[in-house]
Amino acid sequence: MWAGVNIGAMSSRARYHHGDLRNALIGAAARLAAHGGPEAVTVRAAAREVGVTPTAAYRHFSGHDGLLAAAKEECIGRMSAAMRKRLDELPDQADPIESAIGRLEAIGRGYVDFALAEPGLFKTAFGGHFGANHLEKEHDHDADDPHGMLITLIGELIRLGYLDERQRLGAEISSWSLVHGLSMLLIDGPLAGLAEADRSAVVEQALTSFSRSLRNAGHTGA
Amino acid sequence: MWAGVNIGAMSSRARYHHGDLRNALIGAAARLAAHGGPEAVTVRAAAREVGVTPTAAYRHFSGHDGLLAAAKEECIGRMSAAMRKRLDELPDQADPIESAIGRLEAIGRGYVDFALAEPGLFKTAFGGHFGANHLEKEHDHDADDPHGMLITLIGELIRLGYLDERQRLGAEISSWSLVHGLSMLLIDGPLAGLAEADRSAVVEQALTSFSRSLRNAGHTGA
DNA sequence: TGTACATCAGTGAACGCGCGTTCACTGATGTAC
DNA sequence: TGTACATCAGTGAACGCGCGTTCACTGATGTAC
Repeated sequence: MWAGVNIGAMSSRARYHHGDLRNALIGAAARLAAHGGPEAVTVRAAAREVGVTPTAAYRHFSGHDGLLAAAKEECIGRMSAAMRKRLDELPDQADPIESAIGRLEAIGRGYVDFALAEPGLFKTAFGGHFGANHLEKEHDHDADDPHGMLITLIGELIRLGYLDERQRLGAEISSWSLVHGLSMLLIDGPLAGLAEADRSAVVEQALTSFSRSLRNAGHTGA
Repeated sequence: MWAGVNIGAMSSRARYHHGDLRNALIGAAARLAAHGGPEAVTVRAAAREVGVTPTAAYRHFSGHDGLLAAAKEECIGRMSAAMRKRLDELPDQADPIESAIGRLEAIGRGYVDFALAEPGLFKTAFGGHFGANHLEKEHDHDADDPHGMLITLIGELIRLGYLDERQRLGAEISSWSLVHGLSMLLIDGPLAGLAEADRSAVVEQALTSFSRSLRNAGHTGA
């Protein structure tokens, strides 16, 4: 809803007093989240980072809740971009089913890799409270956030007849549970101390084992 | 290390000024954690709960860190007890491999069920930072905490020749990732709004699908 | 084109809050003789 | 058994901190005539 204000002004900085305070504050909030996670996102710290009075933030956000929500959205956006990049880098695949499974694996890898590369942003995006009940408003998803991508790909596997409609929820939840749990365990769980090489081996093993189980689910059809 | 002080004094309350302040504070911390999660565990709140001055807590804990660590240990203990109860309720099974798989499923169910029943305690136990690198000091585990139980059961499957030694780490991590991710998603994730019945259906589906994948892993032996 | 005015993004000071932690202390408990 | 003393679990007051939020304000920007 603020997009209209910024569209024509992005190039000419120093519009009004600051120019683009809202976005600057969101950027600062993301920087704070990158170190320190969601707890580090405070109105005062973000304002301090930008070089502005805390009060100024209240012109653009309802308060701490509003700022944190915007930061979360920003983090989800960056994560989505990283995952989408993985998808785009994927080589073409003739078989549509193999292609969909490969893409599913790729976003899983992207999910975990982003969590490992940017734990603070990851935890801000998906660490504690996720926000509203996503699965209930399934139709709202245009595949532009991590969960939307997942839903789209699983929907594709159903459309292709590889999975049964009744498997939908189970597949969605198992997939997300695995990559989310894996990320948490690797970030600051019992595996936090693992060496880089071991880490990626573990991720690889978990992901391929998962897509094998998906394959089996597809074939048995249960 | 304080056990010696309390052993003979549990029955006669009001020993010294309070009698059992350390344990009382841990209990209060757990109560605070039950509502509000780990963030709610503060020195002042715990002292307030017990009806004692904040300073008094410093006789028993190094400070906030010490109290939180003790609270976490308490939460892990309660979780372990709940999981162990599940294990004990399991009917006998002739086939040792089926038995081990059944037990693995049972602790998985116990893990998720505890998370759902006591989200605050669960998040305090395993929500953010888990503590030290558990998998590296594997031998320290006597199967008395959730992770130790998992390690023991997977070790048993290896001993029985059902899993290969090289699958150990992968199996441990996949298992824990799944139940941990599932718990998080159900607690305050996108599935938080799910009805009770749907919730347990989802848990059941994810767990049986997982143990099927374990079965397949065992048979292919890769 | 110039001036008067409305708008609104920012300032600066202040509030009350709960937190962790430290200080010198008090007074009950347990112990030595 | 009684008394003097050491121990030590607790008190009460205070500190400095960063937080979210509100207030009356200022001064630059954009607009109407």
